[in-house]
Amino acid sequence: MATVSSLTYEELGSAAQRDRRRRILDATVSLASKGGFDAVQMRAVAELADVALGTLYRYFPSKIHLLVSALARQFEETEANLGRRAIPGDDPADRVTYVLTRATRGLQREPHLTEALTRAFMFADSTVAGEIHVVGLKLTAMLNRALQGDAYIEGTQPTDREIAVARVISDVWLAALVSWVTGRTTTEEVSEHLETAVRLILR
Amino acid sequence: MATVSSLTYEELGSAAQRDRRRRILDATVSLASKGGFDAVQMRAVAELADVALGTLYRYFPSKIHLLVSALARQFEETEANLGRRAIPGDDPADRVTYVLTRATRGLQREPHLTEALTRAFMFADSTVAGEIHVVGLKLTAMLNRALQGDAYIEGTQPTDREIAVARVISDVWLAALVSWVTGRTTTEEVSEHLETAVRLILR
DNA sequence: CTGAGAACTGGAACGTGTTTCTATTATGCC
DNA sequence: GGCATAATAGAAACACGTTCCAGTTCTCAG
Repeated sequence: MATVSSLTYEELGSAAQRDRRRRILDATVSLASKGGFDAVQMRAVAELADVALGTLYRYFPSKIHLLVSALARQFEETEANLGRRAIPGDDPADRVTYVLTRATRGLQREPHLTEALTRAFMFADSTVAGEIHVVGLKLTAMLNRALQGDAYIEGTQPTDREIAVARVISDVWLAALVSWVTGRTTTEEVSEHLETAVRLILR
Repeated sequence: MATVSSLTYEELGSAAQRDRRRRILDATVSLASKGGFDAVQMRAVAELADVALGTLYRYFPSKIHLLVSALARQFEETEANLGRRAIPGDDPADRVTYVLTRATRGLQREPHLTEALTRAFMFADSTVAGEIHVVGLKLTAMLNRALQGDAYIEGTQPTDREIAVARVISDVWLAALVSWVTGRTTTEEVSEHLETAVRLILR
């Protein structure tokens, strides 16, 4: 049976295996930060992570799985950082704009890394559904938290409207990211576009 | 000097060349319709179009350029079909929904083709900016026409708000397409999501 | 018609993602 | 400790996008 999903941190038995997984993702992020999508070459990742090519493929069944898994890990870190303090802003629009701006600036600080992760995300096919789903959850969780503001409590069910709003905003955000990553818009245009969209949707 | 953009129909001198270009795009669409992105193999396209591989690369400098150019041609056809009669619907929301639904259904009838074209579009980098721009223009033109309805006259300048609305909607549409193409949502969910988004944005 | 330059053909060759295979090493059970 | 099994290393091989090149055919100015 061909493997179709990446090995997650949790399902790896030994400490040595968890460490291999970590080294692989570290190597991926490191190479991606320097040279973007094209620089993440499977042989290079394997060498930098000090594992054999076959092992790399045992952990991540394709380059796309590898990059999307790296994206998921980055998101976890972002969420952990953002998760501690309250999101500033008096109404949902301000808070959402704040979160988007902050996240976007973070990404723009590492353009090559962002390019690599975004392209992988957009190129992913159905075999990567599991990994993609993880990313989607984190993203909508963040946006819901921004929408609800102080009223937010871990596990609160968002309303249908909030779900829809979060979905539309993340769509716009992704599209903006793609057009930035592919050199079709500048960082300023991305910020403007996001603000405009938020105003349009949240009045 | 390496070629960076596809040869357009207009800049091809002879009838033989225009015919080669047409054959290449026909072959591309034909292969994509059958097997999607992966089935569009450059050697296969060249053979089916009855040109040498080198010639194919003279016309389209990469597989992505080729597929995005095919997308542009498809859009022209759609626009030509849609362009004749008035768009039904009493308010902008209805008209936009109508256009989106119609376009989406068309795409869903050819899932493999749609998958190939969408993935190419999303994977394109800045060297494909020219071809992408063409597609973007057609898309926003269609949406603006839907927004303005009867008031639409060829060449009317849309308001800033209309531009922003068209942009957000096309973002959502693209994201919806991607998630459908990658098997993360069903056709029904795509329609629902689009309708929800339109309602949200156009009140 | 003729010659020069551009376009095209056919095919080899290269790079990188992916697969496969064998030998070696680590792990867990008795 | 000793064995069965799984995991890993190392390396070759394959697939397809892309590049390159030598020879041929087309185009068109003079």
